[in-house]
Amino acid sequence: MSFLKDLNPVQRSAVEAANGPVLIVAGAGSGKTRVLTYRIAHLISCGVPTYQILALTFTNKAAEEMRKRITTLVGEPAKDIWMGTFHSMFARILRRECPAIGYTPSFTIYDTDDTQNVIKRLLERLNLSAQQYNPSAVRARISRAKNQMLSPADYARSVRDVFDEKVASVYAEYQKTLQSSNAMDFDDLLLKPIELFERKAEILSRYQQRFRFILVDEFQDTNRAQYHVLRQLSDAHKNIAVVGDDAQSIYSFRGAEIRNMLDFERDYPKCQIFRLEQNYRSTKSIITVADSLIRNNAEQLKKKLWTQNPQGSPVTVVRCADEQDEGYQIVHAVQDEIARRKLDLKDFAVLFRTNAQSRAIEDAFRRSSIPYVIVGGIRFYERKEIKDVLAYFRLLANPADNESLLRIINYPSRGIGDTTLEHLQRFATRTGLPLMEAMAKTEQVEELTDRARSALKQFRALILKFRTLREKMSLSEWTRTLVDELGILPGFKDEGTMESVARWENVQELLSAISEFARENPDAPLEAFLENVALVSDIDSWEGSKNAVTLMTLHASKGLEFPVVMIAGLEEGLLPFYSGANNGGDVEEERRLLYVGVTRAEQKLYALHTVMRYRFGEVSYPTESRFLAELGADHVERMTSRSMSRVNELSESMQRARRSAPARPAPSRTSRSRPEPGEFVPDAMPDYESESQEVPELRRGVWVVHESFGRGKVLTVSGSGEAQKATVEFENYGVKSLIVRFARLRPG
DNA sequence: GCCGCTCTCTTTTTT
DNA sequence: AGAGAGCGGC
Repeated sequence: MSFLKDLNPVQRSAVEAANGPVLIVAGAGSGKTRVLTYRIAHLISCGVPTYQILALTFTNKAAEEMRKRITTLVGEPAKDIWMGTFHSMFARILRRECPAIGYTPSFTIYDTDDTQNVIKRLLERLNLSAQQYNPSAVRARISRAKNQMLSPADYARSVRDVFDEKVASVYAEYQKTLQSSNAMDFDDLLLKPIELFERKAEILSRYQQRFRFILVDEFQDTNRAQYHVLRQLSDAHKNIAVVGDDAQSIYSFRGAEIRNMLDFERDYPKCQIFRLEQNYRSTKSIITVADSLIRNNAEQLKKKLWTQNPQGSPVTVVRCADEQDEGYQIVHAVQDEIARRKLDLKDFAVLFRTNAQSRAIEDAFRRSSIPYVIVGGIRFYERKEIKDVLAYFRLLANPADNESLLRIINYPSRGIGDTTLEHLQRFATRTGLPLMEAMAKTEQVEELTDRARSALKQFRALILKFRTLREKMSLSEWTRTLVDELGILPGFKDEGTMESVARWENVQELLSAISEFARENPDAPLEAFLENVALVSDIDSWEGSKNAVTLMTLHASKGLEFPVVMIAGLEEGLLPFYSGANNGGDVEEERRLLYVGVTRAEQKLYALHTVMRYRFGEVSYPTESRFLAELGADHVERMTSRSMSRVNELSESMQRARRSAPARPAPSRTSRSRPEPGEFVPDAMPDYESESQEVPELRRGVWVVHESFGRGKVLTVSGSGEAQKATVEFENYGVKSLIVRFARLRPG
């Protein structure tokens, strides 16, 4: 076991404590993954058969990564370890065991979108208006209840208001709908195993015997259901090792409970605790700043991160004019760092709070011809055209899947409209048949017209035909034939718009993905492909090796590291995030989120914020994030984008807009080692003296001059002050609608 | 049953 | 600002 010498003393003890419960409190960059992989390797070299090990990670990618590393330590056997996300591992168990709880192994996994459609339909059926009972809010409630292991009955008992009451009734119906559709949502993939193990002691005991050693990564982000099922599985041997960092818990919106880390000590009184506090990843500056930030959280486990790494350069905070400028400053900083150090594009990550922020940043990279990859956004398998095609496969795999059926019964158009469907659904509900079966008995549905009957019959015939064909063709041949028969592809091509061409390409890509899957897994059934599709995450398909800057959300960055990290949008309202309706969000969690981002950086960290940003289609003047001050001053240098001078011209109206907001904080002057030729200028006193533009009095008929559009005549003026808009007919550019404040019109 | 229009409402973050 | 849903007209 020579490999143990790669570890520091604490890491080594954590690896060697093979038996009994173990809690590893692992600070950011402290070698957590290393401990996990070495622990598994150690178990194997002690003679533990690989099939007795279950390792649960947060993403499939993390699992792959670990498997690779274990392979280099102990070789081939690493292949057989059950290692993956909670969701994929328990889906695997459920495929085998679900008949015991009334499912068939071809059950469908519903994603958030499917789930929401089901709820929307139920709301309609229960005569609840979609405005009052927002489907996504109802879905969130139900999901939260499930994460907390509340059954529909439990939930009904706990209702506090009318809304809850209605949600309770939807929840009950929702579970029935899923069950009868032979479908499970993401939450069920955790709850159904619990139910299974509770109801079938012999099955539980089989899995307890099998998984004698359980390891859990990112334990701080497990929810109650996950913890519960872990307890069930580890109950016989209590060989369970969990690794986590309470300071990096960022998924409470998904039901994660930091409390699990505290409860672990209580539930496993004899557990050994190890604290990994030495950081191997980041410079002293970054660690200091991170610590200074996270200290502002009241709730946290005791631990102190330290490092022997060099001091490194200070964290750079950049004030930008607006989001375009922010993108530009990021690009500039990338170029600057590359010129200064030996770095590739793949060494850079740009992180942000919301996916919507990526747009302006992408624009900047595109304009500068710097390759970038973006993780997240709309997942490939969530695109409409992909979901449409997949729905056929899903229905073919699971004939009870009403959700998929409803999605495609009139796609492509077959003349089966709402009225027809309503009749059919009513009949199906009355008789308790899946829609697929109900369609075989259309003659019993009197309300249907002959035309509707025959359309339904044809649809059913199509599905039955392909079910038969499945045995005669390879998976890839079969899927291609089906897509051809649907005849949707020529339509995409003919339309000729950019979007439709993209759709065409996406469907082709789906077919290729299926072919590739079939090649790699020759005997795998269609269901296996569909399960993959449902459970892959964005980060899973990210290849860090590509030479490009990586753009992603702070959430997606968990567990990764980059030499240079840039975090955009450090503004009140964005980070910490809060929206009008739902303010007073959890600031501590937002702080942890930033902490995660900060601790991704190895050598250099940038934090950017703007003084003007479009949000919800409206101009806003955010104040800088409170977190910036919390980084402390000792390892922070402040910069201001040169474009800010442009903004200063607007200072008058800005001051008005921000009259309730505090004045800009005093900039700390920090000079750099060498003067920057580029866009960064040390923060100077803002140029308040510069006279504001001479603003012409605007009214209909007045002639004005615009910087780029030239001379024009005012047609209309609406609003006043901040929001004043004008339409102007320019001599050479036609009619334009302008926001007066930005248009900088001069009298003409 | 289908098409195109206007209005609304959005958005955190994800398995 | 932009997408999606709901609504009215054909």
